[in-house]
Amino acid sequence: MPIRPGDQIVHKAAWLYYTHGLRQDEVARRLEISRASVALYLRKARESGIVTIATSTRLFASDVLARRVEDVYGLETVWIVPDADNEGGDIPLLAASVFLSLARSGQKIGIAWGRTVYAIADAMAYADLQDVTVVQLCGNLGAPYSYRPDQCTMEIARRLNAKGLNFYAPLVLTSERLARDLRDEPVIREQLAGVEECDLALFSVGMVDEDAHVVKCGAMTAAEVETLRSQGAAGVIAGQMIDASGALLDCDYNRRVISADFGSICKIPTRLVVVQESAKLGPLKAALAGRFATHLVLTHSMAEQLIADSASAGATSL
Amino acid sequence: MPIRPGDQIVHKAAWLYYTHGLRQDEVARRLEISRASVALYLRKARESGIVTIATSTRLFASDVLARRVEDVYGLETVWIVPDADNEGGDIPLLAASVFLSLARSGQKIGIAWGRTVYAIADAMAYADLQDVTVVQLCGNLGAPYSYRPDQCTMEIARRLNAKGLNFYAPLVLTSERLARDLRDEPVIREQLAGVEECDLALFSVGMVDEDAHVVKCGAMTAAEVETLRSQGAAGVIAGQMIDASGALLDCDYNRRVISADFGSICKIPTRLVVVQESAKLGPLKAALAGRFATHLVLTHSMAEQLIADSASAGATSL
DNA sequence: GCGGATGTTTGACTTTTGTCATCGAGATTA
DNA sequence: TAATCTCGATGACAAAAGTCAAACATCCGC
Repeated sequence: MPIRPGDQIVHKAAWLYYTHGLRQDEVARRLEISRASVALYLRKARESGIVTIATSTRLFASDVLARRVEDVYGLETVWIVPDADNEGGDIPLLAASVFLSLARSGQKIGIAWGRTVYAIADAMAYADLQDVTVVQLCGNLGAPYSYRPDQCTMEIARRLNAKGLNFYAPLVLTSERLARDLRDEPVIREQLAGVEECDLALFSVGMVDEDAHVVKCGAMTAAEVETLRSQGAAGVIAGQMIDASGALLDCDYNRRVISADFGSICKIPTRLVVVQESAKLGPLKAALAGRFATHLVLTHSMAEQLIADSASAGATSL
Repeated sequence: MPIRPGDQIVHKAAWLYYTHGLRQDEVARRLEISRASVALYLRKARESGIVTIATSTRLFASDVLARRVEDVYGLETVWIVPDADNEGGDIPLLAASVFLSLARSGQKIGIAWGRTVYAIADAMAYADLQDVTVVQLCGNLGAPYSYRPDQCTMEIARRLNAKGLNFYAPLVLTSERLARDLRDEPVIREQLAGVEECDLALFSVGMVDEDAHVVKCGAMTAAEVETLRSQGAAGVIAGQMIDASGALLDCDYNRRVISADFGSICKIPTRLVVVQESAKLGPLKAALAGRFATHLVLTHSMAEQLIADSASAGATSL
């Protein structure tokens, strides 16, 4: 819903109602329209980001546990959602709020993809930002999902009133050689090079098992994933396999992937990682070891496990 | 209204209502309190900045005239209020919105004073910021007003959930010598030196006539002001007289003032100047000539005059 | 342990807001 | 030109939110 010229009246209604504090009928009288129209305009104003309503996320960051996770893993800010609330989809809601509070006009923002990222996009309020560019951090997969990478990017761009920059290359190719050639294509190379100019990135981590996206999309068989796992694959970041230390796994699969390289990603100053499922503890630890995150949103129980594990491991992750 | 520990429930109510989109009765049921309490908590949440509702100020910045003022006077952004609306106090409301959109957590913010600044403070919404310090840019005057410098500072600090740093020295002293000695006092010197660390400043410009604050407060007689004017005083910035070119006027009065020096003020990267009264055209032009502003809020008619004057003067102000 | 002062919470009532079927102006086609 | 379509605007009704006096709890000094 782009802001068209005729929307001046929407602006005015929003201004009078939200900033001046007039009632809808007063606004209606002032603008000489019916009150019903005022109500309609106000909804448009909220949905288009002319009016933004933000709830503080302090409550979730004020947990003592959050401070400890920040200290142990060297993160800037951690937000923790009580596990009970997570059933109600609080992780995506919180992540969306946090993301919006980190985003600024004029920025370039990188988005990866996955169920979590799409859920965040879906929960995100519309924001009043200018000159924002949203770029896709990795190649695309086929269409068995409603949350394809390009859709995540586009949906978030829409919510932020931003320009979405898609990436029309497959995530995984069948041969290493083809992947290399494609990465050398100017269009693709430029987009990949542009990743390090981002100010903010949003991504989650993936599991290495038969439920992984690459398997569901048919890019890999369950057996192949199992092999990768035995080779040390501990998680997936932007479509690429990492080992338990967070380093790019040296394997055939990774060489066939078209995605932002980890060096570029880690140059992005603010990197928000969001994890919903408790099962993703292993991948998350790998990601934290690789210092992929600067900001983190997760559940209480996962945070507890992170702390417990770091204590027993002697906090080697730092 | 500081956020006390018992306000967890306020946070939760705000979260469920504004972010989850539940109705008040649903929130009441979930938190096991009455709906009336929910309504009360929600108001508290809005008033304390736990929930922030911001209206886009694009409408006022989208004026073609605004672009021209920006170009001619080398300003970053200009916002223009139709003169008709200004009767309703739109200038302070808009200025407050703009100010909030420029303010960020962690910043140090400098505030001058005057009727306009106080009106802005009064119109300002409560914001959810952290680690903000609001400092007073100039010394204090006596108490005939409700808008003493320290009150402007404190009120804005309160709205921003920030720490207010007052400046307990008089604005004008009776002797140059005493002013010099006072400025050398460590407490005062430190505060003055701190001004250049500010990220954002808010001020207006003052007139040089018998209505000037210094006259009303008895720090100067109408005749003395008239003399200053004949010596070239064209406006007042943070309690100090400037000439038409925006330079500090070389006069006895200025040497008796305790206030942030212009070098420091102009080091602040974002300087929002707000002018309400059409009569202040002269002072405003002087301030713009001195490059005191980077952002400007004013009325349509004043903007027109600025453009008209710059055309006839050959835009020497740049 | 008891008045009293202060600050919260609530139920009942009023006002404000959201919604939706319907209307009607202007555009489009047969 | 009449018929049809589209889309924003409206009036009337239902739902939700705001308000306030009264009840209740809590703390303090005596």
